[in-house]
Amino acid sequence: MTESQQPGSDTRYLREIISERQAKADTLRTAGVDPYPPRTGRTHPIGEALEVFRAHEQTSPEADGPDVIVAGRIAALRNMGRIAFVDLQDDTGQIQILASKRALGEAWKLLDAFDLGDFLEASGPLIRSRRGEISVQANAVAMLSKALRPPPEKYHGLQDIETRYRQRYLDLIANDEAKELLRTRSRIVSAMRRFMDDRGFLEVETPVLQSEAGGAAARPFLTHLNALDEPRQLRIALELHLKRLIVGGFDRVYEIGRIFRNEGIGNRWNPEFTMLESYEAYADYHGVAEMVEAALAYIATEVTGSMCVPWGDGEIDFTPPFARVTMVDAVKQHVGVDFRDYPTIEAMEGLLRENGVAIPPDAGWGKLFDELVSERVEPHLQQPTFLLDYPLAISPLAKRTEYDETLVERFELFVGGWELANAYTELNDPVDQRQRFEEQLRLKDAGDDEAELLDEDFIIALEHGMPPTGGLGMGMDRLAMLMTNSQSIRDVILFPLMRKL
RNA sequence: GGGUCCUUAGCUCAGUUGGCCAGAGCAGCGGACUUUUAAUCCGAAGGUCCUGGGUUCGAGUCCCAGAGGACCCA
Repeated sequence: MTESQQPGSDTRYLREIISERQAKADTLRTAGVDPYPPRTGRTHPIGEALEVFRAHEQTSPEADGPDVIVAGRIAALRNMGRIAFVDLQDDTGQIQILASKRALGEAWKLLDAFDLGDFLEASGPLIRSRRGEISVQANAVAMLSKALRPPPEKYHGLQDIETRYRQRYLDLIANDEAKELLRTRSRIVSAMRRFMDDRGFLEVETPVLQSEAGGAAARPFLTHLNALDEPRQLRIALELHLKRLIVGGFDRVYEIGRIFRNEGIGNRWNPEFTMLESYEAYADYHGVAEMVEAALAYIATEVTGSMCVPWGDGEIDFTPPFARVTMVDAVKQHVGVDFRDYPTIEAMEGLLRENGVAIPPDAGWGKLFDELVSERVEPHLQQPTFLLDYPLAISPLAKRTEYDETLVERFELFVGGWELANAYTELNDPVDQRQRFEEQLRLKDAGDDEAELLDEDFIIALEHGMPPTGGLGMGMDRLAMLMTNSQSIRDVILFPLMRKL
């Protein structure tokens, strides 16, 4: 890491650079110019100005283009003594400013106060320079905002990975690819929202601060509510509140929200991440699977122009329908046994040992099974695959299958070997749900700190009646990784969690 | 939790088996230049070699500990 990342630890040389820039701001002030004026007279975003000139060239190629006022950050500055070229950037593009001593007169001197990274406004006609670059032939320039610190080097961009994450604004200034990637992430979330809206789903917001975070197997972050002097937890899932809304009669709801899990940090794990959950009354998990296929095909097409997106050395094909395989068959295929023949902790431990899978300490049957599937099944699921019908033991919120009471109507969608989505035919029998929670409490007492807590109000809601419902959860960060061929979740999160300096 | 690798100027990077005063490009500073676009040319600067110990006549380089980061494994 570098000194500049530690606030207040600038080296002497960097402080010199900063004071030189401050001196330039003072020079402007002395000349009666505010280096931080409140507004600009901009007439066109840069991209629009470029279009305006191209259109103008079609009709009257010989004449100068119309006058414009453009504004942006100085990306490059080439001063030739009596003429200078300034590259200005905004979010829509880059344009060259042609500033000459003759045209600017007295104002030419002000150019000395401009540095790379400053925001500048220029007004004048659009022209093509002798070398063919569309330019604004400035008859006036103005400072819009003086930058006191130098930008990263222009040619190589900002390479230091740590600085790119910690000071993302520098990454965005210096690296077009990073900006494009994070823009794409936004387009993915936006496409997902559009997809859900178009299907008649109502977007809602549910509480982040909860008495007891439920709806998933994860450790929560703990906080304190001063006003009531009560403990609170940050949500680990959206599930239980969205189902209350199904009880309330909103038949199609979804939420795209941040959830928090006080667990590992890694290439695919950030402690706070963005989850989509949706619930649809009168649907089951098969209907949800079809919706997921349609959503991913839509998003891939919207974002990349194709249902086949590059992934590593190959590609992922999101063309529906995706492969479907039951958990029973998948385990048979990759482990060679029917896992239902291993119903006890001891038997499952033996199966893990036989397959060379390390046995986690204090694990119940569910955790052992989960470990086996993570190690021996999931990595095989590279192309989009629905893994169907999970053991009831690891699915306390899902409805039992009609053909086997130890299994539930649940799928997880695997892509690239990772879990991307999780869905159930939701358990709507309040008595069964209470028993499932009670079983979770027994696991908790036995030492499983990820077991669910009994949410009494949620049970009461179910007792008021919930229609048959299909529910879905999907990790938006992982989706963004898959759609942008990113190897690290940090690349698709603007401000990933980093250790405190 | 374990292992491997990385950290040198504002930025991007060199730095030999341990050996003179730690280098370059960009940016910045002074100067030249009226069509450049990684502008060019001349000049002068700019360093807590991540931090702290140790070995040594001598450490950016070797050893130990720590910080931050990357990757792999559990």
